[in-house]
Formats: sequence, C-alpha cells, structure tokens
Amino acid sequence: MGSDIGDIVSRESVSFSDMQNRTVAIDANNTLYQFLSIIRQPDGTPLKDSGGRVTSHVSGVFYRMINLFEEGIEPVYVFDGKPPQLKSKTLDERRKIRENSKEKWKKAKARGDTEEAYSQAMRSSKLNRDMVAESKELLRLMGIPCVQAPSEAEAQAAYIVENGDCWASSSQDYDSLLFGTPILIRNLTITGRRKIPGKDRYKEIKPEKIVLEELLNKLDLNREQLVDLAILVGTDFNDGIKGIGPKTALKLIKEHSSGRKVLEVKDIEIENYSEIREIFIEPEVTDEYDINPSDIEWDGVVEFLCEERDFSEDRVVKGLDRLEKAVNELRHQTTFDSF
DNA sequence: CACCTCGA
DNA sequence: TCGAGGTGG
Repeated sequence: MGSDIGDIVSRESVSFSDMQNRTVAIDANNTLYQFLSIIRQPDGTPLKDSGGRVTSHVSGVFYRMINLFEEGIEPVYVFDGKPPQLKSKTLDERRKIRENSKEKWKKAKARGDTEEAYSQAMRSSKLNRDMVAESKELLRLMGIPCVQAPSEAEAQAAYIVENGDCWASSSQDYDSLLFGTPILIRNLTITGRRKIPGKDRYKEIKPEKIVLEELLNKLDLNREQLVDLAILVGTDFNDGIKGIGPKTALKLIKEHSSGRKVLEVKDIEIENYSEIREIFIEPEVTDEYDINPSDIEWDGVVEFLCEERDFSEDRVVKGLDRLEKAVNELRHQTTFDSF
C-alpha cells in the first residue's frame, strides 16, 4: 500500500490534546478498508446484519466518529475518485492477493486454524461501492462533511490542508506527504492496542504526527526530491528498483540531486517516470469542496443503524448521547473562541 | 476497532 | 480497579 518510505520518515507521537479543536481530513477509503479488515470475529467473519450485508465498516465509522468528537477533533471525510490509469497494475495485484487469501481463509477456517483464518480474512477484504455509499450515508446523517476527490483522496486531502481549510490529513499511508500535505497524522485511533498476528502479544499504537517541512529539513531534500526518492523505492504507480530501499535511495538522491540523474547514472529506466512524478507534484484536485459540518439527523442515525442494520438500540442511543454531549461542547467552545 | 464483562 | 478475552451485527 502506498510507497514504502516509512523507514526514513521521522515520526513524533502526538497527544489528543494537541489535536483538540482541529479539523482533520481523513482518507476515507483507507479508513473504511481498515475497519473492514479489522472489525471481525476471531475466525475472520465480518459483522453482518440479518440480511447478510457486511456492517463492519458502518460500526467502525459510528464509534470512531463519536470518539473523535469526544477528543474535540472535527473530521472531514475525503473519498477516492477515479484511480489514475497507472495504478491499474497495482489494483490488479491487490485483487489477485485478495482472491488467493479468500481461499486460504476458507481452508484455515475449515481446519479450525482461527489465527490463520483471521489473518487471511483481513487480507481478503474488499471495500465495494455499496460499502462506500453506506458509509457516506451514515456520515451525512451524523453531520460529517464528505468531500469527493476527482482522483486520489490523499491528493485532495493534502490540497485541503495546504489551503488552510483543515489542520492535518490522516491516513496510514505515507503518500499524503508526497502529495504535499503539510501535516500527516497516522494511527488516529483511541484504543491504542493492536494484536500482533500470530503472537499472543499486543503492540501499543499511538497517534503520530509528521510535519512535511520538518521531514524535508531533516532529510535535507525538497519535496520533488522526496517524490523522486519514493519512485526509486516504488509507489502504487511503479515497481521499485531491485536493491534500492529508502536508505539507499536517499543516499543516491543526495549524491546526484535528482531522480532523473540517478536513473541516468545507474542506467536504469522507469516506465512513465514523468507521468508518475506529475501525479504527486501536480495532482488532480478540485476546489469544489465543502468542509462545513451539517446538522445531525438523530432519528435518521437510529433508523439507519437499528432498523436497517440490526444495531442494538441501546448501544446506538448510548453512542448518540455521547455524540450530543461532545458536539455541544465542541461547537460551544468554537462559538466562545470566536468572540 | 471499540465496548462490555468477568475474574484476579 | 484493571486488563485479558469475548462480542458486536
């Protein structure tokens, strides 16, 4: 997923108080996919309503949004548009992996290997159109603004942050930095624990912040050079060069000052090099976005979750109580501050 | 993922 | 009171 430059990106952990009263542009498809793959039964079966429709993503959106509001964070969801043509190979590969994992999941489940079943089920998850539409509907009912990107959501989110309309963008991938987001937040989760697959241990997951300018200063690169570096290592739009990881790529870029020069000296060719660079440096984005929250349709949320998706009314009402309190406090503070 | 329960 | 483990849909 995305480009593999994590090794050279210095992260600092960020507390929720640092994010209070701030707007965050969330990479919607990335987040929904995360929910879909993680919110499962121990054997890998996703949550489903009585009609057999998967509801893991819906559950994830509902609870995560309440928690963010309670932390004083205003979310904006940014959805992917049409993927660039150059991504089709990556998307094809992902589809093959999913199909393969689906088989492995069935087999593991059949022989009672729960651990393996869960991990294969995660890999086999596919976010489909209906799931995206359902999530948008719930977000709309919860008053959360949704932005439709013309192409890559991370590019649009970066643009929104650059324009000063959001404080930071949030995604698990580092690509947002290549698209130029001034601030990237990773692991925007509350319960900071994730099971290590195959082991009986848990890993602490904490939100982390990456400031693009600080990163570039530290690496002593400009943004174009960072993009060049990522392309050498590999992105969603090209395979990396064998034997070149982020550290070697960093050294090479510094030595030769540009990716093109590195390719020239090393006599390597990367197909569609200019086009890939352009995707990151001049991404396709739109100015037609609205990040203003709308009124929460309380009854609509209950109807959507309880009547249509079999959520327990108890839980939903409890959640909405928390949401109401959190939103009142957040909006009250905002009004207070503006005087 | 986040919530809830139950046992130490 | 806390945290591991089960459940939600």
